[in-house]
Amino acid sequence: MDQTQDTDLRIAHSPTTLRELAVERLRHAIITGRFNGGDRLVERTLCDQLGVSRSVVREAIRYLEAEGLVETQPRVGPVVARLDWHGAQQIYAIRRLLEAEAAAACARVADAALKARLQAALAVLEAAFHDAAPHTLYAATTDFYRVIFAAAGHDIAWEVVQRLNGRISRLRALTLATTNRRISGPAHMAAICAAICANDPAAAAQAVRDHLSDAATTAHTLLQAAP
Amino acid sequence: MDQTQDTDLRIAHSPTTLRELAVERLRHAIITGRFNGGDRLVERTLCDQLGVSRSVVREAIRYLEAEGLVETQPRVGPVVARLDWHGAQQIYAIRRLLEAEAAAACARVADAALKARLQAALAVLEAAFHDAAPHTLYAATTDFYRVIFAAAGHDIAWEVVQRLNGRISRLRALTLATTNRRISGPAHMAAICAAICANDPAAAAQAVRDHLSDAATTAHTLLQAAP
DNA sequence: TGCTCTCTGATGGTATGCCAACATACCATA
DNA sequence: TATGGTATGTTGGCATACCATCAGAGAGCA
Repeated sequence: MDQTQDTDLRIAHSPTTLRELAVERLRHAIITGRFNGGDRLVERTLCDQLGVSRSVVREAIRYLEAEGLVETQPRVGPVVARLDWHGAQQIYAIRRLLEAEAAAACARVADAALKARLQAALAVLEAAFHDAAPHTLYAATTDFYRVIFAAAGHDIAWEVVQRLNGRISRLRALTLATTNRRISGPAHMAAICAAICANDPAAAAQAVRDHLSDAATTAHTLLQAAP
Repeated sequence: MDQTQDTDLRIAHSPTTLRELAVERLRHAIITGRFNGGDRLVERTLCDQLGVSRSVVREAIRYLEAEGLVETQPRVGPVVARLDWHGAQQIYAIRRLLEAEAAAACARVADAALKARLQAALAVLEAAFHDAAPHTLYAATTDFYRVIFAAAGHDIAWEVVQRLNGRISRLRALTLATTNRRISGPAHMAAICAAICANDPAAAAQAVRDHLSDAATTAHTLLQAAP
């Protein structure tokens, strides 16, 4: 075979399997609210929608099931997991613990380079707060925290938080869109950033706790309004 | 229709699927160390060993993959995840946070019935400490904490802790077997129980932190000795 | 002898087929 | 008309078939 005809010498191997793509798509569809809690995930329908076979769909569903995004009910099949306030509250509490700890650890080790990255992330975040697209804000918030967790070296905690966030994604989208969150949100983030840049672990942890308490409160009111 | 009869008449279906059984078996095999970190999980071999088809095995592997017990390497296939000290340390840190919080919450709400259950669990635990079988001790420790998390209403945190415990299961088995842990372990547990029974959240949280710091230290020395 | 090339077995990825359980609609009969 | 039986469709659980890829063995040649 003459490889020189290729666009590049590098073999365009895409080691991404259909399964991984299916997991991504389904997860995205769930956390963006395209599927609602309680919706059945009929395998053959998903096969048509995704254009893959049932094996792929089923394995993807197993993965999401272990992630907590999907529940498989006996004799019914896979269903999008629904979240009540009790669960959401717990998730906010866990995030409070993990994110406060990460912020504190980050503040302890923050050097100039990290502070620059954090401030850059904050700038993106503040721009996103003024932007209208909710998805941008969501991504920017995630990126901001990603920097913090990465700097703290808490990758497993980040993994846990990410997974939990998937479960309350709709709530997050709602809270991020709320007006007073759009006002207090940047202030909280700036406080977190400032505390880390001042290498003040206690203040950083407290700022994170404030942020999440606020988010949880907003989520609660929203969930009460529209269960 | 007479609804009052429903609970009695309802047929107790046990819709245990082969997949669930396979997940159980594989998880057990991994956390008990029958498969070691880095071992390949050849699908067809597992089919023979479990007596099921590849569909079942693969879906079970997907589930365990999302749990973090198995990693799928490109062009290699599923491999038992291995854990380094960095990861183990993080897991102990997360457990410290979540378990301390749960113990504190438990201490806040503990009533007589709960205290009785907790003391019963502690008694089993202390018996297990003198017993030789490591598996008994493992289960008793789990049960003790289960009571705490259940009482605190932290079921999602429990889920997180359980999952993380799966990853460090071999370490846990090692630490539980260590001599000085067999001595200090019951003392820690008794302290936790006492603090909860005294409805002293701060003391309960501190006792848990002591317990886990001790466990982490033991794990560290063991991991250094035999990586 | 050593190197390269090819072939083949092993193995994961994907698709498809079969079956049982359940729900629904339709029909027959008292 | 009400009721019970039956046919049919839907759907998930499970098994199997096929294919691409990769590693290693073995043949052939310098």
